[in-house]
Amino acid sequence: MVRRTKAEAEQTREQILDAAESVFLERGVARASLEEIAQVAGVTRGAIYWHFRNKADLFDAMYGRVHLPMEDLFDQVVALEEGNAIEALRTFCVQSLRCLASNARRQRVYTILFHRCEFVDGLQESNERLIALRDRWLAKMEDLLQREQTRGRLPAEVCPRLAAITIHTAMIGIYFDYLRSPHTYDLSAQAPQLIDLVFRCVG
Amino acid sequence: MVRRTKAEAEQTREQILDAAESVFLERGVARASLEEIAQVAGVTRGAIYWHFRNKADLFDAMYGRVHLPMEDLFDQVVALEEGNAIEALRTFCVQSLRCLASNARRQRVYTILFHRCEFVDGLQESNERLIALRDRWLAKMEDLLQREQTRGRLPAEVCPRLAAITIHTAMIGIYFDYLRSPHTYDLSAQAPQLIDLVFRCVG
DNA sequence: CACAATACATACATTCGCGTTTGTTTGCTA
DNA sequence: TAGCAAACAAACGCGAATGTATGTATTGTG
Repeated sequence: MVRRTKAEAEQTREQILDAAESVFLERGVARASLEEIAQVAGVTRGAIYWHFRNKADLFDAMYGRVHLPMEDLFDQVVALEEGNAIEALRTFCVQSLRCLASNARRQRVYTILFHRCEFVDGLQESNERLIALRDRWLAKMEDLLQREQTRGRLPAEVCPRLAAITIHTAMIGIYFDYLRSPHTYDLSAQAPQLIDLVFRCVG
Repeated sequence: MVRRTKAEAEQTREQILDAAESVFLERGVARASLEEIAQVAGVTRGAIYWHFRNKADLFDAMYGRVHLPMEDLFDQVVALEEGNAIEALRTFCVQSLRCLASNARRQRVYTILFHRCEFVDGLQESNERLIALRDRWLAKMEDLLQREQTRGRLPAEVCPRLAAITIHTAMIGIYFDYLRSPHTYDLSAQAPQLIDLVFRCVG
């Protein structure tokens, strides 16, 4: 029985993405076979090759599901004109960590990104997109910090660009370290204090 | 012509490790074939299987070559009784980054660790060793910070454990971010300023 | 100086996974 | 109400990589 309706097709697409998350997490992206992903999704490889070009395309789609909402949120923070933008940024960082701790899908996907994939061969383009993404984030944060510096909310001796790098790498490090052994953290509870310490670099 | 002398055998072992670094870096650990490593090393797979049990064993040996010296150095810093231990720690962090920027082997190996390997399957045990290693580092840093707190060199409101986590994750984040695109950094030059910002969390 | 262990090279069997092609059924559309 | 195309399933062909088994020339040793 094939030739489902359009809504059903979209549903199998989501099932495939769910299965990909699960299998990538367990086996790692490189050792994950499309056959196993298909089995977990309850379809055959034919379905995967219908919806996606190959494993890298599947990987990109999987990341896209969790990434897009977060970037919008960050853009809102940056766009804030009135109020203390640095405080808003701090709140955003705390929220980001809390979301990571509570949202199972984000946790899975970022664990895959940090600890279960090798950015070579087919994933090289994905990696370059991630680097470009990082550069955009950095630029936005630098702008924000520079604006706040003119308003006297960032000490004059602090370089906005280096501060942006510091905050960014600190977040990356927390993500990386937490996802390596989530059971040794209580990230939801510790997030505010961790971010407090990090933000001492700008205050 | 086989059955080399012991010194020659040790040399081929090193050649194999060198080749593994190169191929792991290029292909990623999972997609790196022992055949290619053997070719680069100028031997056959037989030689690899003689010196190492499998790919995971080879991986561990490769990491051991760069790791052991650095842990000794850190232990010396922690063991410092007189003087400002936090300053020594800061110097150690700067040195660590500078070493990363200047030492090609460290750069290759840590790039592999952060961006070219999936800790599943055969590498799961290696991963657990890395986690245990991290816990030891954290404990040592926490001890150091607590000692300095009793001497009034760490603000009373700062939790030593959280500060240790913050410094550790900050270093991880810098490593990770730098190794993802080394050409966008001048890490040797920026290291002192970056570490200065990080260490504002403890001063 | 014999001889067993070393330090590999070579050959083999097997498995696995990918990309593609072909087949089949049914939803849509004119 | 044909008939085309969507949405898969099933089958094919192929290369590549792993572990092991066997061969072989030295080399250190008693």
